[in-house]
Amino acid sequence: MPLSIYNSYTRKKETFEPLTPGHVGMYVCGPTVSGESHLGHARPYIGFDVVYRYLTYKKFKVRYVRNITDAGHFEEEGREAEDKVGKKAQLEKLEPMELVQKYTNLFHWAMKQFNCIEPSIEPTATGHIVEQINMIEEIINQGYAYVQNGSVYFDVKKYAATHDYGKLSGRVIDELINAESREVTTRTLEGQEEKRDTADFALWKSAPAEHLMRWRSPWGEGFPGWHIECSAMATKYLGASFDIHGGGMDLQFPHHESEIAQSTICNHVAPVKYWMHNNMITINGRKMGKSYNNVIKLTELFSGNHPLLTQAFHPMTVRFFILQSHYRSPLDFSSEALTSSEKAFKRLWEAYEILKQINVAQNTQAKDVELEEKVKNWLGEMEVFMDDDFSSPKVLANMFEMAPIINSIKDQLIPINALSSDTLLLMKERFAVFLEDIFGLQGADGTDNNQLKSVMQLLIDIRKEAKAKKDFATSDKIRIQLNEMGIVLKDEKDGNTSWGLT
RNA sequence: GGUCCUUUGGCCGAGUGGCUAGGCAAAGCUCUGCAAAAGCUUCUACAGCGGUUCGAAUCCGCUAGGGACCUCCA
Repeated sequence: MPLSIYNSYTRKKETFEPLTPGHVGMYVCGPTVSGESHLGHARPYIGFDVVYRYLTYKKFKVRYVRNITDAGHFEEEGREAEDKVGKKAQLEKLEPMELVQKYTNLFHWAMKQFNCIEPSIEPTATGHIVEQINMIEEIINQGYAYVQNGSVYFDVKKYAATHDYGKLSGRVIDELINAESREVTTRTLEGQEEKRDTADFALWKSAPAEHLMRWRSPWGEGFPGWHIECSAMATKYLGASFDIHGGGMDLQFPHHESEIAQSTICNHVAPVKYWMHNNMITINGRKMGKSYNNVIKLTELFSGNHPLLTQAFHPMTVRFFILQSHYRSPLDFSSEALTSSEKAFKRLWEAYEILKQINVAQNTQAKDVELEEKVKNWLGEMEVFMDDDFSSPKVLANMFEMAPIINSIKDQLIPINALSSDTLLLMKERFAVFLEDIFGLQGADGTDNNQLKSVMQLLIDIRKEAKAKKDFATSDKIRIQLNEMGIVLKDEKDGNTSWGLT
């Protein structure tokens, strides 16, 4: 089955064919480590983690590059026109690199919580100033950039005359060039008068005296523009042309559009074959973002310490929540929706745990041919759905179809020989591969502690003895007190008792 | 002002021409010392209006609501 990917550039689903057979180069825009990551940031990192995992499952050798933006994008046309990292460092009385380190560590911690696989290369912007300067020089040599008061700007008008600037983001170039319509925003933009045209963007920015982060360049001391780092690092590690570039939809313009322009001029070839963009996480229908003042930081999410949260949420709940919707659909956050995901995930994971325990006989035929066919169909569809632009929600839906069957086999409501041994084995294999390897999910509770297991078995045995003697006061005491500690006991049909954390 | 997207049952969320998505919640039943869990069953929606079609949630048009981008943004 071939994999098809929705390409934002062509706005179509396309069959995925890597530039080099068997190998995939993938670049994903990483975090700006000038602050804490929030729930919105989790979506691309989890989403592309699944893409990475799935490509690996499909036997591709993937080089996955995700940058760390630690130089801080200066606010190109912002009111303060100040380096974000430098600015906050002064407020917090920290060295800029100290701040960068702090938030990089925090980001890595969050990724670990989400069980995201580390990228193959995680380059930093500050570590690639030379590459960025070289690239800018090349663009100047090609005649597509100009120097103005120690800053360098990309000449969009000239580029657009022969290239498709605006195609990725659906911009109309005439509206960007000499954009009178911008006056609608009535914003006075600093540095604007330096540019030849409003559509031009900075490749290098001259640093004012108070700017902490600064590097020497052929044009004086300054810092790199917002878009150039991705172009420079992607080119260095993935080549002039690579397969997949991912990021949030909100980066299409101007970031990715400008990346295309820079790289195309420098390398004389379109940089990316498949552009992938994830949709936003919204909160009450509105994009989660700093400017809307509606962010929920990951640390707040995991601790429940936020007015919009009724409880803390496990990272795996969040991961599952994100996987339950398609990456190109907007996903609306609410505490209620997450609680619902938490329960759903728990149920699915418990079914998976049960499935793992089922002993499968050798070479048996299916007694229930109809059920056998249904299950085989659900199992077969899972890869088909993932091949269709990573439709994780549909895969999960199929798994939920099978959860009652697994539970029924355990409770002997469905005899184990209803399904053939081959299908049972396939089911075990598919669940393990999809849940763990591809979706990167893990059990969300801490029950895999051997000492705890032993203690629990002891309590269960004592309770069983009490029940046998109809000493329900004792048996209920054990159950109730454990419940207060967050441990739930479940009496089963066969007289056994299982337990889990609430 | 421009460009584009979106509107699905109590809630979340799949779904681009015909077949039950799924989850959560709710109700009933089964099992059970009780409870929980589990299983079974019920709730069958597609903003409004018009059009195309044998047939539309799905295509087209209009209307209304919501949103994104055009500025840092995942």
